[in-house]
Amino acid sequence: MLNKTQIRYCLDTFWEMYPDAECELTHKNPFELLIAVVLSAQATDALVNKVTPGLFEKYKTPEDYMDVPLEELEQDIRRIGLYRSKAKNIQKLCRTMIDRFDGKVPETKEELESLAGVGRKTANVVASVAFNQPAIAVDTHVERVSKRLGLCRYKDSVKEVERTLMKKIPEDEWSDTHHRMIFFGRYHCKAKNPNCPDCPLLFLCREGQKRKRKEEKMA
DNA sequence: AACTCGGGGCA
DNA sequence: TGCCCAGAGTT
Repeated sequence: MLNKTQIRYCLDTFWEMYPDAECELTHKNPFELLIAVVLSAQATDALVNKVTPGLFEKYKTPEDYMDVPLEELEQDIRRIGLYRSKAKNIQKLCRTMIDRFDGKVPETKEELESLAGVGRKTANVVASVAFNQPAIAVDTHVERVSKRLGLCRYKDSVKEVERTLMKKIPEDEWSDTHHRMIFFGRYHCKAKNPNCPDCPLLFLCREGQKRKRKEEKMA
């Protein structure tokens, strides 16, 4: 695994590569953040960002989502993938918020995960960004990049990746790092054809070095 | 661990 | 066209 200096270099490089990394997390209040993150499952930010302004204009509280027929909510988020199950989840989640959490977004990871359509990743993002709780969200990009670079061990489970990153990255950088690693994973360190030749981190990347050696052998 | 859900993006 | 995808829930 990488040492402290190498990790620092990685974080700084992510920053240099993607200074303007922005995503759906620019939503202000916890409720909108929660809905946006739930919608973003298996969908791109761009798509979610197209829908949410109008959505948040119409639906401001959990009660608002409960007051319309399921079909109407489905229509309102129709452009996002999995919209049928997502619409159902949103109404279920609002029901739970009203019944068990006084109509508010719960603040702990455990309570968040108890909501319909909210898994570990969503719970972590909301807890961290909306409520400043110690959490780091590990999605497929973060996991892949972490393993390739050596920010964690290759055989780590998602939970272990999360724990390792929390240990190695300063808490006040969790959120930013998360975003930049996603950009890095999406556009550079791609699952299929990673752009190793143009990668500023190649010299310390375990996976990149391995690929390089393999190529040299072939040549 | 494998499977389902399902529209949009991209080659 | 056909493949992949910032996930969650069920079995």
